[in-house]
Amino acid sequence: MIKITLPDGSVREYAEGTSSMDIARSISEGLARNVLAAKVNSEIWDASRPITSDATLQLLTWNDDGGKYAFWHSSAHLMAEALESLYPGIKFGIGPPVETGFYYDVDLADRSLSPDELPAIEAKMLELARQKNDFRRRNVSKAEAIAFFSEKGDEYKVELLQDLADGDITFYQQGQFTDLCKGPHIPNTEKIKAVKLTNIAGAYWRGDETRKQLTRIYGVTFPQQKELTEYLALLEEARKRDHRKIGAELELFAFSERVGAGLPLWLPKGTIVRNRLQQFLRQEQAKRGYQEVMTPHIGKKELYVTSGHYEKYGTDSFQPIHTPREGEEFLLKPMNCPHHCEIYGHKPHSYRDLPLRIAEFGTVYRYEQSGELHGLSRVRGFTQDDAHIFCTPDQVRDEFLDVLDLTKLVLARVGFEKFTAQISLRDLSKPEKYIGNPENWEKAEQAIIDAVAAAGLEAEQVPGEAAFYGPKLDFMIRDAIGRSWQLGTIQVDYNLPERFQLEYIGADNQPHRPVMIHRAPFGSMERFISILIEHTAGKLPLWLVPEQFALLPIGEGHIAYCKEVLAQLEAAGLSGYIDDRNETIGRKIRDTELKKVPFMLIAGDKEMEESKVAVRKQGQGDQGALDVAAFISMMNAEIEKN
RNA sequence: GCCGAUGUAGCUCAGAGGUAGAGCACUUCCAUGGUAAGGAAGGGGUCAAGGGUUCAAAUCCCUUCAUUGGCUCCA
Repeated sequence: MIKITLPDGSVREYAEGTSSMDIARSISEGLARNVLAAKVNSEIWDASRPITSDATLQLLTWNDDGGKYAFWHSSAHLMAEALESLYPGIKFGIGPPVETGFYYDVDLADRSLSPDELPAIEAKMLELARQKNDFRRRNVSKAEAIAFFSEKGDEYKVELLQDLADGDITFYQQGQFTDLCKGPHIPNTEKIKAVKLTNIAGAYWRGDETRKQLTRIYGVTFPQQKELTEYLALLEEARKRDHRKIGAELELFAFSERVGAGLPLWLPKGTIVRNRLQQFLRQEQAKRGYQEVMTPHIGKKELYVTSGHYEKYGTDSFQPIHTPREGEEFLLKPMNCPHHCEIYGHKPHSYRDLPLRIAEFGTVYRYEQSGELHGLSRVRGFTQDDAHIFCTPDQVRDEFLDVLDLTKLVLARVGFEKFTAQISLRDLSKPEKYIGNPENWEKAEQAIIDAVAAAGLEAEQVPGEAAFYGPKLDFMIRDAIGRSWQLGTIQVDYNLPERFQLEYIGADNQPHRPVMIHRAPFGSMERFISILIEHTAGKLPLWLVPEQFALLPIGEGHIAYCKEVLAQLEAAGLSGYIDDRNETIGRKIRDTELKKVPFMLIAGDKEMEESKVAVRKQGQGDQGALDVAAFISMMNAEIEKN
């Protein structure tokens, strides 16, 4: 007998070789029906795999990530089976689950796959799923595995096998399809009830662009049709919220082929939004002792050689600007830090000057690869809400905590209540990716970890995500439809102060090296606004929206009255406009609704006589008449509430 | 940068070798209106750019640019 410890702490005894599925069945049939996989001790196993010694057991269903992964991983195999049946001779790369769904990389030889063919593959998958085939695991020797795939002609699998140790190799088979796979898988194909193949893309074999490009087919599956329907509705909602579409409709920003790819043009309304965000942050920074500076958009090449950026990015970025003077070269600034280091260095500093907090809405230019550009979220010219704090090693913790506090305030103010943090550390196996000495890295990483702990913030540590000059704390926000985005960042840097030989004179009258904290709560104005648009579906918070109200005169005779009201509202600091077009009131309302202007103020004879406006709220209809002063205080209260 | 797709009026799109179309938007006129589209007339296009094939190219071919789904990348 073996002892199985369940998540509630209870211990049950079962015969040796009992499977998780058997255990589930002993608890209830309903549970057994929902079990997709099981966490045995700390590993995720097939639910059908026999357990041979005492273990802790957690049964995994669709509601567990591990359950979903097994489900999607199995779906990848099911898709492979369908592909093999429809396109005999096709070769397989890898087919893992991903965050939402799965993919399989396949080599179709000479043929190409068009999106029109996906429905036939989906249908085949469902047909195969209904055969109710078990996923069967078996151990094979390396020689046997290589022989199997050599004979089949799957050279990619053979290549994968070269790197695997004999004894660790398992095959999974369902129906007619056998794959090299360590699992785990769901018990049977019948659980897969709804299938959608979402996308076809190219992907290099093993992510290496010198290797052959395979066709990657993405899909997602569900245990119930209803869940697929909901998923498709979510995709549709995301499409409707696309900031590229809303940004054009609301006339916030535009692009021009002639100006160049990835170089956004901020239109008047977008500029208002951006300026309001900046004004808000400026005020908060002023309260916290930041000093604003301005630096040029270019700098001599040597500046970036000193900082290390030239060596790291020089050839892949905008190339140097030449001048009439022989040998003189300038670079568009890809970041503000080197300029700020020079500001620090322009005069000697005492420890009494520190911390020195230098802030700039600094526009930078980076030659992002053409395939990377995306609306406002990935561009080649953008403005960071950048600041650099130069401080003594003793001050790092308090400064870091203050920045954390500021970041939380900023996120809350614009309505991002849900966020998580990620501590981005270096990849110890790839030291060539980073500059600076290991002791400084150790100090910087520890400083972040300590400050995060002191703030009581939960943060996941992710190796390999650090910047080349230092570790980061990155903020990830969750938007209104559940998507995650990386926003602001805080970095502790011991390296640039060294490269720029920055110093301060300590209380001991000796020179010391300051520590530099880089931070940007918004990240970049462009990316931040793109996320804000998608989060709010274009209905920006009242304090940010460029047009807070529209005055809609019913007839020509009411325009003069509207002008009086407009003057009063503008005097009260509100912004809006009069729709004096020669149109019916119904038409004006419709157009204003579509422009997502939060308040419509309708004025006709009745309102004019009573010195009122009829208030209509976007999306919510008629709110009744108010006099102008009452409307102003209501608006101020709404703005204040935020 | 790589693989695939796309580019026709301000917007959404039709047209697939024989000289450019619709709806909305815009302009003008009529209608002076009460909570999501009043009516009529009109203007608007080197069919992304360049080259080629052809008697003839928006349409077929090539190159470039841009957009886009992925991959890789993100100081």
